[in-house]
Amino acid sequence: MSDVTTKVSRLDKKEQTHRHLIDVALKLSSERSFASLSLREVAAGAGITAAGFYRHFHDMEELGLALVDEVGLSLRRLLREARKRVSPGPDAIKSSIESFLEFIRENGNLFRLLLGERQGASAVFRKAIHSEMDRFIGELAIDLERLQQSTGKPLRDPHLAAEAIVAVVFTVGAEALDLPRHKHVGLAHRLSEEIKMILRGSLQK
Amino acid sequence: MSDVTTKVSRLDKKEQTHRHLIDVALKLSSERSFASLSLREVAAGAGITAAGFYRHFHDMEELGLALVDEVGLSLRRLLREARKRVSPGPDAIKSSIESFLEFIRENGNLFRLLLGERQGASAVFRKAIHSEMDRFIGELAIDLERLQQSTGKPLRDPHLAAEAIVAVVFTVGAEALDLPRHKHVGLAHRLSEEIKMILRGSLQK
DNA sequence: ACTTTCAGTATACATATGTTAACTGAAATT
DNA sequence: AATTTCAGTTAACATATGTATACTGAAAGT
Repeated sequence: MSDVTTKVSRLDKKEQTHRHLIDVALKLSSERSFASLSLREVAAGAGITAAGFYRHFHDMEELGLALVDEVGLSLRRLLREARKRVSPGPDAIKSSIESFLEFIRENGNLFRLLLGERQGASAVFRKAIHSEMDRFIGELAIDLERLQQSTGKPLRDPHLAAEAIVAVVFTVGAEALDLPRHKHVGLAHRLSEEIKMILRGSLQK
Repeated sequence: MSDVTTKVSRLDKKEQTHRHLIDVALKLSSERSFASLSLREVAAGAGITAAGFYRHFHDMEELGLALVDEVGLSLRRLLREARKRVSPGPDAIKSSIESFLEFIRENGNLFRLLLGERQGASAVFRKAIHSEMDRFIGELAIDLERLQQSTGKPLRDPHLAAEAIVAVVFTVGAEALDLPRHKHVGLAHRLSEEIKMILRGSLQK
């Protein structure tokens, strides 16, 4: 196993370049809009010729949808991570924000794609991303509902609150992408205040 | 003045095609991302040749910045309109939302550009749009402060509330772009609830 | 051992792109 | 009336693009 020339089956090899294509497209689309990427440059980036591209995707749009899937996966991963380290208590918000910012730092490219293509080129993209976000909002709403039960303070409309929170969180996330890490502390504070504001306002009086 | 062949000076003519270029770019960039537009097709759309384009803009990026200016102008126009028809009272929110949705309907292309390019291609764009939005948030914060004075209910942090409100409003606005007009009523309701939630939560207890 | 499969190449194509240089003709200036 | 200015054209260029066709060679199947 510790051989230098590890053997690869043909399928492994294909899967490998497949990933390579996705990764290259991801990297490039974080610098320019996905719509402006050319099939040839993505192929070249992955070390194959243009014609070879067709062995993997029929289209640039098909590649794009693969990227959107990737986005969905990572959003679910984000939720899972956030839930795992939530210490039930008043720090839940703070810890969730920390998870989110860390996610942004590690998956910056994916997040950029999500934001950029949420409304962009094709309606297909928009719809796909939209449904990923709806799922995300729905999951968050469930969490809020659980939170409300454990604290005994019921919310008027968890789903509405979740929508507002996601809007705020993603807006701040977009800003974080353009800022050096040391400024994320300030963002986190601001975000925390805004979320608390929303939750306060959604408490049943 | 009611002549059919109204005379146009050379400068008038130039200004005319200048606008034409901007309008065409606006229209095209609402269907695809601005970064994917080509100089030639914009020129063709405006009825001139590619070489003629250079009499107006040195670059596609320069055209892009003109579009961003346009966005800024229309945001200020939106605020002015909204303020004009705000009936001081509890309907302030509802009437503002109406203004906003109407703005979206009439300036859909500009709004699409704003959203799409907020994070997209060049950092230049992002920065320009960002500063336009900051101005907008600042103005809204002032309005909220006025509102708080007239109602006697002070807000903790008007600027923070303004940020959250804009995040929510623009998110819903993005959805409105993809929905037929008759569904805007539902969006307006949802938006109204979310804004009230934020304002409630930002009241000093 | 042979044959088949197929990821990737080589090559060629028509078309679109940004940019340049030399021009045209009508409006503006003198 | 003669001259200048300049928005827009024509033409040409080097380069990038998507796509099709025939190919190569090594892995997989027989």
